[in-house]
Amino acid sequence: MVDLAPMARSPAKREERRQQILLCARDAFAEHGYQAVTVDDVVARARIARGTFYLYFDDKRAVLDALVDDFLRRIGSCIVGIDIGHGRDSPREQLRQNVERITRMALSDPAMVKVALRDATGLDPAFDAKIRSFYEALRTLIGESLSEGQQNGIVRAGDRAVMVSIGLGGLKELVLDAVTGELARTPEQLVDELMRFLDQGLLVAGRANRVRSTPPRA
Amino acid sequence: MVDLAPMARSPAKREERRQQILLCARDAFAEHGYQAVTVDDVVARARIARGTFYLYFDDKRAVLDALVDDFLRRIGSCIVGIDIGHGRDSPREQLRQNVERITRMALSDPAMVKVALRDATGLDPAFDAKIRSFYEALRTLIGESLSEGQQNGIVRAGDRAVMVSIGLGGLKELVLDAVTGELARTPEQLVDELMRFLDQGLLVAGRANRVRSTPPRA
Amino acid sequence: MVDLAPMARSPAKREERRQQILLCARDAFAEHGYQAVTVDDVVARARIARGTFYLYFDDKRAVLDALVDDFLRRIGSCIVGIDIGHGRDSPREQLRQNVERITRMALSDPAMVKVALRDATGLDPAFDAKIRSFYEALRTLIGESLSEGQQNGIVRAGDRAVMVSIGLGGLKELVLDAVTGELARTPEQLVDELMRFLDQGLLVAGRANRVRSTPPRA
Amino acid sequence: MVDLAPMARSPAKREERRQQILLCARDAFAEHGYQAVTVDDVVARARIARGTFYLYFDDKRAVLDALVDDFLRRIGSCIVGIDIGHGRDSPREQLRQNVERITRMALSDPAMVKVALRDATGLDPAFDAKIRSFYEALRTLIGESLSEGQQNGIVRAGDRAVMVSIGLGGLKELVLDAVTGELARTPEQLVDELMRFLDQGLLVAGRANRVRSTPPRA
DNA sequence: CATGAATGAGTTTTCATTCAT
DNA sequence: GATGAATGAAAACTCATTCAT
Repeated sequence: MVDLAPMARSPAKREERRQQILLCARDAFAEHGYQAVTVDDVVARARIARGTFYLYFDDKRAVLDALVDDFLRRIGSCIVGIDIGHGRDSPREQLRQNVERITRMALSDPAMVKVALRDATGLDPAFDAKIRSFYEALRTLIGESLSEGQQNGIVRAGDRAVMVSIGLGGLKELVLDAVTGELARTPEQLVDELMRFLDQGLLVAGRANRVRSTPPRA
Repeated sequence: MVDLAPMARSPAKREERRQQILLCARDAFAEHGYQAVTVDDVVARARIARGTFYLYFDDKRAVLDALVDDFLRRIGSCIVGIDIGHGRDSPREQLRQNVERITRMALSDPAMVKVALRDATGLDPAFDAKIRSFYEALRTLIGESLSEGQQNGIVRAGDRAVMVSIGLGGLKELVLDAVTGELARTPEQLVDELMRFLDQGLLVAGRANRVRSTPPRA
Repeated sequence: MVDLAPMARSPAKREERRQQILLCARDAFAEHGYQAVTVDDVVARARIARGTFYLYFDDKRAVLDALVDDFLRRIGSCIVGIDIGHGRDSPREQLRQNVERITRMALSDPAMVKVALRDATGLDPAFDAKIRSFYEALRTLIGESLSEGQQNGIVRAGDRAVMVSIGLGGLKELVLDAVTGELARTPEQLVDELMRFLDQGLLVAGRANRVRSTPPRA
Repeated sequence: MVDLAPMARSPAKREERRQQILLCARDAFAEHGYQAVTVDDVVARARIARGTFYLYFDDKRAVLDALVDDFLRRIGSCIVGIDIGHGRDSPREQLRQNVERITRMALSDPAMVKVALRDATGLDPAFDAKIRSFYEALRTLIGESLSEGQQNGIVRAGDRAVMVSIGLGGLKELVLDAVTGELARTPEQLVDELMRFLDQGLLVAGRANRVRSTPPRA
């Protein structure tokens, strides 16, 4: 088993080292915030020399870039467009599965959730644009799903953009709180409660609370 | 090129200048983010000398402190505990009014919303603790209201802490999106939609959404 | 005599400080070479803080820029176009005066000569371009003078561009050697010898040495 | 992407690789200047690994050392002491041949001329000393030749050290200009013009130009 | 021998904060 | 009080050099 490849001391060793740096940086960012973390902090955690860091990343920002890019990609891969062909799960069930995948993924990487939801903003215009563009795409996707859902009578009438903001904000806060330890719950519990929110809201539809912003069907 | 800033000789003048600095800092923070803004940026906006800044604030952080403290106080003053004595508005209406006051206040100071919701985190432990403590108090207050509401049958059963996270996150995102221009709506529209969310959730409670795999169309 | 100017703590103090830094930098450059000198070296010489340096110059290069710009300007101001109107000194005398002015100026600032002739090259394309452009202008000016001189029978026939190179190189080396102490001479001596070179070359026009690379006039 | 550089197993191979590095370094230095060139640049050009470089040279400076040493040796070997035995070419012709050999050699290696005349100065005291010592030896040699020439009536009277500076400077500039493309001439042209300069200077010995800076002997 | 990943000393540069005027 | 020049600690980043494979 002679390795005949003339170069590349170790083809995967490099990727391993890169991951090591990424994880150390992620943890440092999660703990102290991106801005407060110096390259020195990262290399100290990774037990490498300062120069080594720059062999793998152009600068501190590049690490955050890589971390966030990867996280957004993972989030994106949790999202599956809702398909109403027959033989499929119900749209609500498909929605629940999306929420569950996202929640499980997020809770499986708490540090990264902190970094992505707390630090990845206000750093510089280019970076902000990336995040913003991800959210824009996400909002559009959800908005379209809501639109379809409204046509199919699955989603109630209402201002879709606002619905998206509330739903997205609710999910983000839920996940962030779960991750920062302020809300110790299993993914199932979080998802169930969120679905209940989507199903029923918070308030009981008693006479005292009822509001008729949309006229009754019949 | 002559500095037009008036001398501050009287107590009132002093307060006036302090406000001038606060507003300039707030706008700079909102525009570029706290970290990216230098004291130079602030004093340039305020048309004062660098040293003058330190006559009014201990350091750069103190400005953010003052801004956020004031903002949290204003938010706090929007929140009125729900009172179920008879002759009062319904609990739901009192809740709606709370939400409306917060929303109006927030939209009346968009720059500060950006600062408070984007920048005021991950700066340093002390500051984070302040924010965290505010949220904690808020969560407790809301949680107690929910508890009472549940006892009175006004709020549906459910995991209150999770409800708080979702509701708070939804409101925060809603306000932030409104303020960043991604969601151009009047306060009324925002509040109405949010209340609808609380009333009904998002999904229609029809047979089609029920957790049953493939429901027949007709 | 009240100073009513509202700002500018001291209008000329700043320029004084700037000069202080320039001179210290010049001496450091002359002594160790531009590349070997760090900003720290300069501020140590100038007895100022590191940050102060950057209040006056964008970076190390800007100091060299300023030094060389000034030097080239001073050199340029030594050069007066040769005027053959009657009542004027002879062209040769005017040439001699040019050479003398340049030589005196150069010897009056030995450190700067070293910097300009040794260090101000190979630093970066932009800087090189500046130097090159100065020389180009100088070469053109001298070339035109030679052309005119040839037409007037004051300058012998020959390849003017080559003449310029030799003359310029000779003067540069002469001045540099004088300044580095390898050639302790008064300006008068240097100028006289240079003029003799221009008048007669180096070799004695004996039969043994004569060469007829260009056929005799008649 | 496969490294094509051949293994160096024999003494001859080793020397070959050494030369390869030297030439690549020379070209890099000529193009960007010694200081601006990194060891990386050199090894990239030479298609070798970073470590390999240090198998052939102690450090970056050693490469420049070797290049300059070789160049100075080659220059030195162009210079043949002037011999006035009869049956030999005239001293002037011998001088011309010296100049021609130097010029041809220089033009045959333009990159090295740039390196030697632009970069090999101001690097560090030790290196400067080497260059200085070469020039010193050269100046002494030429000075002695001039002295002899003056005794033999071949060289005009004058301050020999100054003559050397001017002559050397003229030749250096001439060659450098030729090599940087600012003076596209054949070696013959350059040599002829330089000899004319030595023969006659620049100025025509007419009444209009004559100057009596030193009173006639008698 | 050859390799190239790793090292860390050395520089540049920024910017919050101080203080003499 | 107001000013803005001066400060220097703190970071980012480079690159010549080493060394395990």
